[in-house]
Amino acid sequence: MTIQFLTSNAQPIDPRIEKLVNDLIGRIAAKWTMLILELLAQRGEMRFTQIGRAVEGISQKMLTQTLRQMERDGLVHRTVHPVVPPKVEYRLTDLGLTLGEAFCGVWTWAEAHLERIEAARAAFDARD
Amino acid sequence: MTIQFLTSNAQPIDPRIEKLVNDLIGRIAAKWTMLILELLAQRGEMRFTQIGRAVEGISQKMLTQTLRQMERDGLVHRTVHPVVPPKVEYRLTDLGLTLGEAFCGVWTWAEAHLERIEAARAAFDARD
DNA sequence: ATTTATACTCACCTAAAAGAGAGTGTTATG
DNA sequence: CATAACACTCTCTTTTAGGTGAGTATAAAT
Repeated sequence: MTIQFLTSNAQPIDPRIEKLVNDLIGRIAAKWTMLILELLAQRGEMRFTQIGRAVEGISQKMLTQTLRQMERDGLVHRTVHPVVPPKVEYRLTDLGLTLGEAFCGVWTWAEAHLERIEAARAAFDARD
Repeated sequence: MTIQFLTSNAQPIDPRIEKLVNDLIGRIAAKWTMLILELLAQRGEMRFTQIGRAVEGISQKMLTQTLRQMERDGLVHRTVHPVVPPKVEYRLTDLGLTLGEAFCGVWTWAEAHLERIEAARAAFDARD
């Protein structure tokens, strides 16, 4: 998912910035990223399989993929303990934590307005 | 995009609520929804083609689809003026406005942390 | 000797999302 | 008479996301 930034007002925006905002927003808005962010914000440091069990329905592939992207973006920190069987721990970086906080508003909004939305939908579907 | 809510703690959640939160978060986190929300929050009432021009890269199909979903969820209000050529105006409802505000935190975060992320990526890609 | 656990990767496949492009009805305008 | 504007809809094709199931290395436990 890539987001195209709006060039609403005539001022040209640095296309580098534009591109970064686009795919950044796309990334954080992604399904699994949000859930993992939430989870790590609540629980602190966790291991790979632990996260996999907590985020219901995620496949190993998506878990790895999402964690890698988050690591690359500096949202999570990955610690590998060179033991056998392997032990890898993930935790949010400062950056990740602040993003979690920013997103918190959206989650709260969603929870708070569930009923109004349900009502709006029912009303909409009942029209005609 | 559908979101699977985490049933992390053992307490069973009403599956109705669960489902609604899931697809609600999925919906609002969606690419075009966020962009249109932003746009209407800034500019107020706008016509179909105006929005289409402002949200660069959106297809007519996606524009219609996204606006319809937002209307159904009670986020935007749609006013049809029965004239020819047709005139349809869209504006955020109160609900839409509050969501815009909640999302504002995320946009602000993205803008504020662009550089750190760019740096994190560069560092990550340079490893090995 | 076999199984188990961990944290993955890889190749293949399907389903869903999104894009492209044409078509529609009506009126004003050149 | 042809074209343009508006707000769409419809169909077709491409792209992307994501699922599935297998495989890997190593050591400890059974």
